[in-house]
Amino acid sequence: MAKTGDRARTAAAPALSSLDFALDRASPVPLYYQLAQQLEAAIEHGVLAPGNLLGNEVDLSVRLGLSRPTVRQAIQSLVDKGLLVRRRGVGTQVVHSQVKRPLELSSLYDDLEEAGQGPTTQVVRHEVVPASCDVAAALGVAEGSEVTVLDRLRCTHGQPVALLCNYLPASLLDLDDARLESTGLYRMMRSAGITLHSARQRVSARAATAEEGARLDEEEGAALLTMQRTAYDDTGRPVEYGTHIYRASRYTFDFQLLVRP
Amino acid sequence: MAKTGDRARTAAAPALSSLDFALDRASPVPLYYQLAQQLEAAIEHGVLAPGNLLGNEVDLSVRLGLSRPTVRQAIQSLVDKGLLVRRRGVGTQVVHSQVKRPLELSSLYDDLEEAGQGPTTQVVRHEVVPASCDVAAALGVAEGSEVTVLDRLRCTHGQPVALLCNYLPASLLDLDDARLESTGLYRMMRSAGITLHSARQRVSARAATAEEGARLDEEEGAALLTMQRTAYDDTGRPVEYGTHIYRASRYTFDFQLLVRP
DNA sequence: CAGTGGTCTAGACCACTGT
DNA sequence: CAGTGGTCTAGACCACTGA
Repeated sequence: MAKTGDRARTAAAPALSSLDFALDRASPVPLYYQLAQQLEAAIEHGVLAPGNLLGNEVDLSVRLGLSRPTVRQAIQSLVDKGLLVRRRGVGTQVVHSQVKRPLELSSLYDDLEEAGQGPTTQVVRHEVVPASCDVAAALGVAEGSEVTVLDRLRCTHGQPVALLCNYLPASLLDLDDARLESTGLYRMMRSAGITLHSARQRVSARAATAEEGARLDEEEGAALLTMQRTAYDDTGRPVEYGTHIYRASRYTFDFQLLVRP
Repeated sequence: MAKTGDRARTAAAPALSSLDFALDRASPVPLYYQLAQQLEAAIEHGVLAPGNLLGNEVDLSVRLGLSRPTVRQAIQSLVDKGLLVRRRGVGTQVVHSQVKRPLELSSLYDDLEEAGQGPTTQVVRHEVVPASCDVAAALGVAEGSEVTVLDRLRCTHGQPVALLCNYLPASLLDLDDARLESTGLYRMMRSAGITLHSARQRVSARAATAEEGARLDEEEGAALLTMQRTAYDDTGRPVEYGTHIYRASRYTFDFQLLVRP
């Protein structure tokens, strides 16, 4: 096989062979990462056949002048992202369209990464108070110890969308209202050297109280989407606890799940 | 350093040195996986210090008679699960409690893996119909082509919890009501050779209609949690589209997010 | 400075798939 | 059967951390 003009190949595979990857060994960026980025870009731009094979790893490593483990590491990272699928005895394929974009762009992720980014956010309340029982439990601090409480109103297109109430250990961070409104809470934490590791979320729904209705421009009794979240440090220490209330008429959680093999 | 009785070490590290891992080279289970499982078990049972170091990779590989990449692969898989954290120049630590269990046990994951498992599920409707416009779009089939529609009522403790409405390409699968009620949809798909790869979800809320209220034993206008999901094959082909409605008073989505490094 | 994880190499054998 | 990915080895050098 693999004579000059094999039809089954030419239909889908020329993409990869004609692609040239620019690997810079002097760069501090790891080789496997450079390769992964360029493969991802090729997939994103549709240069790489969606659904068809991606040439075997050995050839690829020879062609690129890399070792096979390095190539595998690059491919594996894209498999983990859900962009590629490997089949033993068959090959590596690009996953069919549709499953590409929203992998990292779910609104949940947005909330984590760039809370307060796109839309406007207004700080309604910002003070240090003694921790109530449930807040203390969520943050893993003593009841009555100082915590920062933060109430924010988020709007898009001039319309209220959500009421965000957050608690943080007071010792953790200095918060500046102006930066909070422009930069967002998670960005501020990140630039303060706090690396987020995981978060626990609970999503439910309930009817709006009269006050919530007034603040969110909904009728009393309207359906609201609620979310409670506790976010953890990479040491497992809780760094934030929040209760968010969204107008169901103007907000949905969109996200993508990857099923572990 | 590392003299006989170093205090800083003895406080946390004896766990690992006294652990003996049983690696079976004859087993078809990969060595890295055997090691990962046993490390995970040690963490789960609290044998391994939460928050403290886990000895360096080189020593570990020598002690186990494995190569370092193999040991790294085991450790990496636990890092990906969020159980361990690596710090360059420092070491590998067990993440502090709290962030362990619910990683794979979120109710979202449950829904995916074992829909219809714990609680009882009753098939209310099960027929083949021509695809409506939105269903056809979600499943990537032609409008009017045959799809299986499935309405189920899920209960726990004798109380209704959710109305599940699902659509599948009719050609995909033979569904048996009895097995559906006992085994669950996703298990049936799996045993039919369909390997799930990813799913897209949209969660929101709205007020119950009179009919929904009657079926779910809620008042008309009560807040309901809604979820739409499209699940994809590992080729990216949509294999299921569903609309689920939950009683917010009896159901919440609980899940854990991991922040990619 | 010594110790750690992060990256990389150049091989090897095996298990599985499809023809 | 040939071709693929899956696993594994035994080294190497580097970048970073903390004392």
